[in-house]
Amino acid sequence: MEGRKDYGMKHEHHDRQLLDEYLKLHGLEAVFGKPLLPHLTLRRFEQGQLICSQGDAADSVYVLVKGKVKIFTTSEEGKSLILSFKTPLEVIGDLEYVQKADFLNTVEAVSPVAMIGIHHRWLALHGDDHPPFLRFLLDIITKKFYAKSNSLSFNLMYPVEIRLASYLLSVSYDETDPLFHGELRASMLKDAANLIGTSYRHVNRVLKQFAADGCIQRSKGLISIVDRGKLEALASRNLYERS
Amino acid sequence: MEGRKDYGMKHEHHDRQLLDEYLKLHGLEAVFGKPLLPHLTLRRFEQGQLICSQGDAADSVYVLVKGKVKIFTTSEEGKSLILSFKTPLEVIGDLEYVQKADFLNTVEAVSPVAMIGIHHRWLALHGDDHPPFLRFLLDIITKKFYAKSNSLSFNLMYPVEIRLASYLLSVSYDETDPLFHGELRASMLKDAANLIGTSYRHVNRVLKQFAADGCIQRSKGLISIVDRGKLEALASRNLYERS
DNA sequence: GGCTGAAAAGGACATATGTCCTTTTCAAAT
DNA sequence: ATTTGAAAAGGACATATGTCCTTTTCAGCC
Repeated sequence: MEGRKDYGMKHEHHDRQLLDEYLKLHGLEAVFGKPLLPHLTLRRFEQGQLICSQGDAADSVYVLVKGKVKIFTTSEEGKSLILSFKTPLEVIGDLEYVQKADFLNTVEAVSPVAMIGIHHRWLALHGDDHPPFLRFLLDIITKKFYAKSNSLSFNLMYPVEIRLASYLLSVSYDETDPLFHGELRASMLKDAANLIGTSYRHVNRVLKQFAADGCIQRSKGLISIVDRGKLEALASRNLYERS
Repeated sequence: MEGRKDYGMKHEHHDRQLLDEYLKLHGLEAVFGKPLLPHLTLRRFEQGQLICSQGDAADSVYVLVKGKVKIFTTSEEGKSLILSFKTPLEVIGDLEYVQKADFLNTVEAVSPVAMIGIHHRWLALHGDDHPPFLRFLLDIITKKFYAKSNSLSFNLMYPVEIRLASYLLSVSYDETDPLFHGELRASMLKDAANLIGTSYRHVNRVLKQFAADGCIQRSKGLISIVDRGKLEALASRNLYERS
């Protein structure tokens, strides 16, 4: 995997300690089981680094334990579509492990990120007959499926206006995002457009309408929600919540 | 579960035999394991019957072993969206079992259908610690996820014209469909529209254009593909294949 | 053959969205 | 304060798609 930072010897001990803390924090020791624990490694990524790229051969499963990542796919024509943002606890490369397939999507760190990596080799040896690990995967993957299923239906059945309203509501509640404090930076609008599968131009158009309706207010590249109720009336279902 | 047919005693023996045949055919004995086998039941549904309905409490997992089912979802406003057609081997209610959740979608038999049903009670008792069963679920669910993921990206990134071309190609190869012989009955166009998430009107519009381009030909309510190559050029990726 | 009701196809118009390009804003440098 | 380049917003137009309603087709019946 490109982009892995090469820490010196003196850091390895510290990383091992940190890793153990993350394991404890998320109750993962039982999930992996004794035989797997020695094969877990802590990996860090800086903002902007790629954790994996669409089409790459997958050889490890990653558990996101700190930070925030963006998952997106790129079509053959080069159009990219953001599928979701993820925060701990989340797993990357789980589907690819089960299916022995290349990475389906690209994952990029949008903040400093820490992940626990486990090589397929060890999972096959000590995980495939360890029900807690299998159940963990099942739980994670079914949740992903639900999110994707919602996303599909929602995107296919509702116009951009409603999807954008839903997006604004979700993101305005996202306390985990250090970049955000009740307002949305306009620089994120391109991501928003990609996330709901439309053009930046159209997002702007709809936002202008929201502003005219008194739902939001724009100034100095910031978007603040003025009338939450009106937005909620539009987006009765809140899709992007933790998807 | 509504719609289950009440077979008399004399049928039960025959059903048990059939069930065993299906198990063998799909190599499912090892998946379920000895303790589960006595709790499997064979259920049949006639064309048009519902196997389960969106929002119903799920108490069983079903394995589709014969026939074809249609999976769709209905929005609060009553708009319905077909998610996929499934043929054996497929599992219904797997996600719901893992998450202990109500049925997410409605499943309807579109041909005479046979399914193996297992009550959650027995799965929890004899399946959750049985790695072959867990791995079976993982395999099925990850495949579903891939299909849905493709579907989402495809629908969000491409216009109806391309999706419809892709659909026509898929369905014209579907040998398992007894209703189909190289031509598409127009009565299925409404389903097609729902499947690709657009209106019947628009499907007609695009089909007319396909006909003008010489890709297809329409007569007496039948659609036949004239120039497969042209359609394939449109739909470089064939989405609906076995999704 | 002509009638008739339901299914299928199409017309007309409105809305949603994409693309391309221009104008505006804004922060940083001068 | 002025300049300036990049980011943000908006204008204009074309295309995609939805909705509603009308026309056409067709199988079954008289």
